[in-house]
Amino acid sequence: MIENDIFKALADPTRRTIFEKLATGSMNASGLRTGMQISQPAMSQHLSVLRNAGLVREERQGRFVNYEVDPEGVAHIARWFGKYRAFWPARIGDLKTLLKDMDQ
Amino acid sequence: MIENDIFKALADPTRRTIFEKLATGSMNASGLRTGMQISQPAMSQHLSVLRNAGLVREERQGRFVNYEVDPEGVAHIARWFGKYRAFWPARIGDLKTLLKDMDQ
DNA sequence: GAATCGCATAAGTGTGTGCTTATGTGTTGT
DNA sequence: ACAACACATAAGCACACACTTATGCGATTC
Repeated sequence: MIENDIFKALADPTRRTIFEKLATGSMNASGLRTGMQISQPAMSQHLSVLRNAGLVREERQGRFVNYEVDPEGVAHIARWFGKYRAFWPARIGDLKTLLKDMDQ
Repeated sequence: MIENDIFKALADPTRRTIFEKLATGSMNASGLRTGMQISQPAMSQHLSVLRNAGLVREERQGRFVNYEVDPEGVAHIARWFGKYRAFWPARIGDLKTLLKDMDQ
């Protein structure tokens, strides 16, 4: 079940940080490591988990591997999250306020 | 960090099932167990995790404890998820299509 | 007030997870 | 061709996690 993979992937704070970094722009594995105090194998393993969950996708470029957020995974979360629309704060009535609320 | 508690709580499929059940209406712990093949202590422990994550809240009623989805936790997910708005599928442009897409 | 009920907590156990070190694989540069 | 590089994979280990059985605790029932 891919939904399970997604939530298990996001359950780790390091992986959420990686995902957040990729949300600001695509990067290769070394680029992701800078400023993160994480070993190369650990990063590789985390990226593997995120990739299998469909949250991230790769693109080989020579000896580099460029990673970016996979909108497919994001869409999957959106679908799951939509099931609980009934419990969204009442003031979230239209997209503008929804987005503003999500921003902060 | 409450965000970590939320994702760790949702990483377990049994807890997601419980959360989903509560989304259809508040219930006590015994009611949640029906049709789920889970021991009473296990259910109690899962509810404890969901409660600490802010996804669920309880309300004592005599010797029963009624559980319901906590909109606070749902709002928290909405805020996190909003950070990745840039990667939502392009066709999701307004609330109507967003909600329709989330529905299925 | 004693038994029962609904639920929580304690303690123990097997399994999963995230890290480490070591090594493999494919690519680039000289 | 050989070295250096970017990354993946393997194996081992410490710890977290979800379950079990046993017990505790407060509220109801008789």
